[in-house]
Amino acid sequence: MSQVRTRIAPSPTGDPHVGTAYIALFNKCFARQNKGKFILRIEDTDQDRSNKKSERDILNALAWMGLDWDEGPDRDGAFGPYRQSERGEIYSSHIDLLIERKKAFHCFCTRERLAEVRERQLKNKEPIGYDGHCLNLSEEEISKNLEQGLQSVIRMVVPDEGECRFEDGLRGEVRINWAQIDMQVLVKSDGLPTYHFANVVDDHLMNISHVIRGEEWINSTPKHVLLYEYFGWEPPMFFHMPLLRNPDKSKLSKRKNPTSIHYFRDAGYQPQSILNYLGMMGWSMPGSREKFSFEEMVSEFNIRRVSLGGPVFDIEKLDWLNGRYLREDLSDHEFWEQFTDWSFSQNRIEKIVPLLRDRVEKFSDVIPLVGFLFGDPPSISRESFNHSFLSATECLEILQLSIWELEKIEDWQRGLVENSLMSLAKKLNLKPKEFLFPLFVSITGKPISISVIEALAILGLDLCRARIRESMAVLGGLSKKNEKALTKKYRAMSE
RNA sequence: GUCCCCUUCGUCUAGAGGCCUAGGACUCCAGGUUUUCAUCCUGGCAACAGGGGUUCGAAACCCCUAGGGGACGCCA
Repeated sequence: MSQVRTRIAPSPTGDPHVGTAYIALFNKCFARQNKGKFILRIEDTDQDRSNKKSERDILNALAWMGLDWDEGPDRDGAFGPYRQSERGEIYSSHIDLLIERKKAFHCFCTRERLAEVRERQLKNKEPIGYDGHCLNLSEEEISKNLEQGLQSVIRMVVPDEGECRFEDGLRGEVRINWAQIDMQVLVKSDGLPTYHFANVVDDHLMNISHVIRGEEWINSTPKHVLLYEYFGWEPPMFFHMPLLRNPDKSKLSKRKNPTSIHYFRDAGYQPQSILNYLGMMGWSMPGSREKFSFEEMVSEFNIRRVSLGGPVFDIEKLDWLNGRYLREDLSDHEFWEQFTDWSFSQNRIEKIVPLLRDRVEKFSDVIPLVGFLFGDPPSISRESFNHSFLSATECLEILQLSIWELEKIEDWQRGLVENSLMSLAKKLNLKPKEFLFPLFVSITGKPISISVIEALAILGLDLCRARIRESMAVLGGLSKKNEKALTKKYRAMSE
């Protein structure tokens, strides 16, 4: 077999997700095991959502986890560029080829028309998808429309009968009827390719031999297989990994759980233990050994032994594993060194000291005052939220609204945190003192402490969100109905 | 709704037709070590989704049902 090449292809549209690290781990492991290469490609074809900060964060987070790559935007191999936004000419020459071969066509349908079609299909219980309206436009019509500057996209031609069969390396043959497959947009009206198109072109051009990705892609694999066929290319082997799950078994999501790698970093986990833990999701070391390094995983790995039930991401077990790393792998010296790097970095200390100096009379007052910045706050109960007039429900609402508001901050800084919360307080017609009460309890564990705005700024969104969520759970959580009402209220407030 | 995928203790998993009275780990409980706690050690609770086949023999293979998840975007 020619060289094994695998890739991780994150989209820089948000926080670095543990699911990305999970898939990256298996790709890198498989590549290493086969003496191949592991490539990182940035899929930034969504102009609205992609951003440089997210790209930087994802790259840093993967590197922090030990999941560094052989080729990528910052590490050129022979197959660059590794950022899809820099590969425009490649996509346009390839789409021309498909149009020439009549495997792709211009589509001038308006969004309104597409919405109508969808509605009709939904009502008639037909499969949902493009109805082929522009499939047979004449050359003249097309060039006329293009000259007039009508908005258009390019879609792929898909057979309307028969079935697509492809091999999944973990499941065996998968069959999907072509009737289920939509005439996917390949090039958007902004001229950029969609995932389905760019992904196939790039995987081929980058010589990717094995595509190891999440199960969510199974249903669109026929589109990809078809594109390989249209181009006359040999498709790679496909392996669809099970999806990481929330405790309620739904796909792991930040709405319900910490999913950002930043959270785990900020909460003081060891990157090796997270990596080890992810390696236990869907796979197990022969001999049922649970603590193992990446290198050990590489030497024992067998992708055929991946189990397919979606694994629940169980933080309790991660905690146990991480504890073992701390106890077993670090000398006292290393432990202290790493702990202080994590908690007492120069940058952090400079922010903290001014906050506490005026409030202490002796050094022994320091830890009780700001201990919550270095670890979990004192445990809180329902009673912790007793207030002269704010009810538990009101506290819950304030907390939820605060999360939503804080999540909108792109660049986490003190001033922005303050503005966002103070304007929220104003909209709620609450004095800052009242509004901040539940936040004080959630974040610091006490109704009175150093400035909670400062604390939020220092702790970062991920840790704060986790604490606020925990408090909400202590308070019994928002009912579905309340949450819905609150969502509505929030939307109205934001306008 | 349509299609696809999945299904072993609460959770992560072992299991390639007889080694299964189903093993390990987390959690929880009990006991031991320890001045306390934690660690550590010992023990315990706890699962093959259900029903049909195939087979001398099924957790494993096939079918049906149920349950869960995912996809159905000019997001990836």
